[in-house]
Amino acid sequence: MNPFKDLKAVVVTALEDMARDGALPAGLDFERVGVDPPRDAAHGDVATNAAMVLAKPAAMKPRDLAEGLAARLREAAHVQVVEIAGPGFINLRLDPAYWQGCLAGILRAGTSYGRSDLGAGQPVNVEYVSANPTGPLTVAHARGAVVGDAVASVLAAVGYKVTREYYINDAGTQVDVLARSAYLRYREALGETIGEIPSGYYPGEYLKDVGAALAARDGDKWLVTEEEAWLPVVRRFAIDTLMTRVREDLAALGVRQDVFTSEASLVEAGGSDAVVRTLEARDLVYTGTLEPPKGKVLDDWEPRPQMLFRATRFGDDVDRPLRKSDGTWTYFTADMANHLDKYRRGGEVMIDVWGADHGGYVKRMKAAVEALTEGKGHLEVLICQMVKLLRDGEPVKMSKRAGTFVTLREVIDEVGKDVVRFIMLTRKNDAPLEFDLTKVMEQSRDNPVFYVQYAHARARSVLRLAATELPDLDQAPAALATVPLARLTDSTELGLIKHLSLWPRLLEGAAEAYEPHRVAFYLYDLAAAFHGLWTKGKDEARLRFLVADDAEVTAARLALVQGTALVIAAGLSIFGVEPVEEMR
RNA sequence: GCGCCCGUAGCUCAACUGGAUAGAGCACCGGCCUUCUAAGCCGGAUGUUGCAGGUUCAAGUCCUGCCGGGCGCGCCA
Repeated sequence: MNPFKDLKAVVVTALEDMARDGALPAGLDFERVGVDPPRDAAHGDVATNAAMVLAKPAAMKPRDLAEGLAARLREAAHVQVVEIAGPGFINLRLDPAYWQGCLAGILRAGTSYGRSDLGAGQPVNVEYVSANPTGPLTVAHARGAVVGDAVASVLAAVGYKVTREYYINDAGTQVDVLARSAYLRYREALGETIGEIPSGYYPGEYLKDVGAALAARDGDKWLVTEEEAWLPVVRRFAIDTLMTRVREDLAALGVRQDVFTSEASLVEAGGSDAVVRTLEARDLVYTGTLEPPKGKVLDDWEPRPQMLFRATRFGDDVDRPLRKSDGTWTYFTADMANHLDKYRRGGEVMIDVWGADHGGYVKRMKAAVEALTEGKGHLEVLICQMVKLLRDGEPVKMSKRAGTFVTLREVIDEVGKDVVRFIMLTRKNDAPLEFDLTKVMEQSRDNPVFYVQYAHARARSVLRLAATELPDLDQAPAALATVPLARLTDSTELGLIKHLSLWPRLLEGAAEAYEPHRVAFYLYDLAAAFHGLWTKGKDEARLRFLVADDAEVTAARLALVQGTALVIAAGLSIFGVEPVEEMR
C-alpha cells in the first residue's frame, strides 16, 4: 500500500505505452522520472517531470512529449484533470474516489501501513553509542543513541535486516587511566584521604561508587599489592560496573542493542594481527615516517618510523599508523578489526554513528573498509553535531574536566525518555541541536513533541467518545475500511488523506537517506493538518466528526480519525516514542 | 597550513537526494470557545538562500574559488 508508488506506476505505464506505439523511442531509461506531490497544492495532487527529463534522450521537444503523455494520462483511472505547466511539468488532479480508496487501503494495512520490502532482507549493521566505558552517558551520547536507534528502526521498517551494535572501547591507555582513577576511589572508600584528584585522572564523583563497591567485594587486599597486580582486576571491575550502568542508561532511553563487541576481546583474539596480515598480503603496509602537520604546533614532535597503512590509496589524506611505539596496536587497527568482523558476520552495508569530534576519522575508516573488503563492503558514517543543553534559553554549565556534566539519566528523569528521543530527532544529524529543558516541557505548538502527541490524543478522544455513543460501530481499522468513505468530500478531509498517503513514500526516503528527522517533520505537518480539520469542525458544525443524525458520515469520519491516529502512532513507534491516549 | 561539516526571514529551523512563486514555528497585529480537549485554529509581513563564477531546460541543493563559524589533524579512544 503506497499511493505515490502506484501513481508512479501509472505514469510509467503511460510512457511504456507511448514507446510501444512509437510515440517515444524504445529503450528509454525512466529511472529519473519523478512522480511527486508538488510543493504548491495549487499545482494539483501529483506532478511529474517526465517530459523534461526524457526530452533530451528522446530527442523531442518537452512540450510535444508532455502533450502526448498528458493525453494518455487523461485516460487513466481516477485522473480528473491533467495540465501542462511551466517548463513542462505535468500536473495531475485525482478524483475524491481515489483518495477515499487510499484511506481504505491505509485502514486495511493497519499497523503495517508504511512498511515495505524495499530492503529485500538485505543485512545492515548500525553501530551507535560506542562510548568509552569510563563514565556515565551524557546528552551528547544520547543524540547518537537516538539517531542510531531511529536509523535502525527506519531501515527495519522498509525491509532491511538490521543489527544494532555497540563497540565497547575497553582497551588501551584510557581504561588504564580509568582503573587508576577507580583505585584512588577504592583507597578513599577504605578510609584514606586522597585529596584532590591529580590531573590526568578521571575526577568524576561517579567513581566513588565503583571504589566503594570494589572495597565491599575485595576488602583491603589490593592496598598492599603492586600496580601490576591490582590494575587488571580494578580495570575489569570498573569497566564492568560502568558498562552495566551504560546499559541501564540505554534501557532507560529505550535503546536495546543486539550485539556488544569488546575491543579488548577482539584484540585478544588476534583481530588486529589478522587485519595487519590481510593488509600485508595486499601490499598495503609499510614502514615510513610521517610529516608533522603543517600550521599546527607540536612541541613534542619527533620524526619516527612506524608501521603504516596505505590509506592514501583509498582517498585518505595521509597513511595511518597501525602500531604504537610501545608495540601495541593503535585504536585504528583494532577498529579495523571491528569493521572486518562486522563485515564477515554478514554486513556489506555498515552504518556508524559518531560524534562530531570523530569527523576527522571518517576518511581513514572508509579507506580501511574498502581495503579490507576489497571494495565489497560499504561504510556510511553519520556525524552527530553538538547538543547544546539549555534551561530557559540559558546554557547549562558543563565541564568534563571538572567532572561537572549533566548525565543522560538526569535529563531522562527530568523530562522523560519520549521527550528526549523525539527532540533528538528534530534536527538533521549534522546540524547542531539546542535542547532546552524548559521548552520541551511546554504545551504549545512551539514544542513538536507536545503538538504531535496532542493530535494523537485528540484523535483517540474522539474515538473514545464515539465508542460510548455508537457502541455498535466496529472501530477496528479493517472494519472502518468498509464504511461509506465516499462521504468524505470536504477539501480539508481529502487534504488529510493526502497527508496520510505520503507516509510510505516519506519513510522510504528517510531510510534511503539515513535521515530519521524527516519523520519528525512529517508528523508535525500531519498533526497540523489534523488540528486544522478539528477546528474547522468547531466553526462549521457540519464538519464535526460525530454527526448525530448521520451514521454514515460519522462512520466515514471516524475512519479518517482512526487512520490519522494509526499513522501518528506508526511514526512515533519508529522513534520509540509511546503515543499518548490523553494529555494531562 | 590541510581535511570534514555548516552558513536559508529579526530568532530557531524545513525544503521529499536537481524541479515550478524557497516554507513552518517563535516574536508582532487582528479574528474564532453554550458543541468531539481553545494546551488548539484562521488571517496578516518578512528573503540578493554568506559572496563570485560555472554545469543544467531547471541550482538553497551539484562543481570551482573566496568569506564567516564549528570539529579534527603521529604513537588518545
